[in-house]
Amino acid sequence: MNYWLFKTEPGCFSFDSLKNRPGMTEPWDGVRNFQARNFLRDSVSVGDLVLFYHSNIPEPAVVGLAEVVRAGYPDITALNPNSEHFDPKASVDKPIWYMVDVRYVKPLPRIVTLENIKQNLLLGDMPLVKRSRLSIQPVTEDEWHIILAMGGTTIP
DNA sequence: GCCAACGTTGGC
DNA sequence: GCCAACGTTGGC
Repeated sequence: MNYWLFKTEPGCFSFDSLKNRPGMTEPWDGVRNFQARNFLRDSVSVGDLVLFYHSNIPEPAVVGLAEVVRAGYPDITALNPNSEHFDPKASVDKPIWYMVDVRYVKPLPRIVTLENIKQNLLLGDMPLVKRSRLSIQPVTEDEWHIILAMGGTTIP
C-alpha cells in the first residue's frame, strides 16, 4: 500500500467533478514527464491512497482524498493526432505514456494549503516543498497521517 | 502576467 | 555526451 500526491489544476479537473464518477482518468492522462510516468507505470497500485492537490490557483492546497482503482495502463491520448497530448513517438506497441484510474473517497474537512504544508517542519522533505513540479509524487506514511490530521480527519 | 526552476531537445 | 536554447510548470 502506497500513498501519493496527485496534482491537477481545478480548471482542468477539480476534486468536485470527481465526486459522481465511479472511476475516471481525465486529470492524469496527458502526464508527459518521465519521472511521473515511471510512478504511474511501475508503482501506483490498486488500493493506493491519493492526496488530491489543486495547483495553479491563488491558494494551492490538498483538498481531498482519492483511491486508485486501476493501475497503470497506456495513455491512448498519446496516439490520437487530434489530442493536445499527442506524442508522435508513441505507438500501440510502445505506448510511452501511462495513466491510472482513481475514485472519489472524501473531501478533507479543512483543506491543507501549500502554505500550511511549508510551515510544518515535518513535511519539509516533500517534493511539493522542494519546489518540484512533479505532478505524481510519493508520500510517506508519516506525511500522509500528518496531512490528514492537519485536514481535520484521521481516516480515509 | 511574471519569472524562477527545471525538464527536454538538438546541434556539435 | 555536453550544454545552450527552449518550453512548461506553478507559485506568487
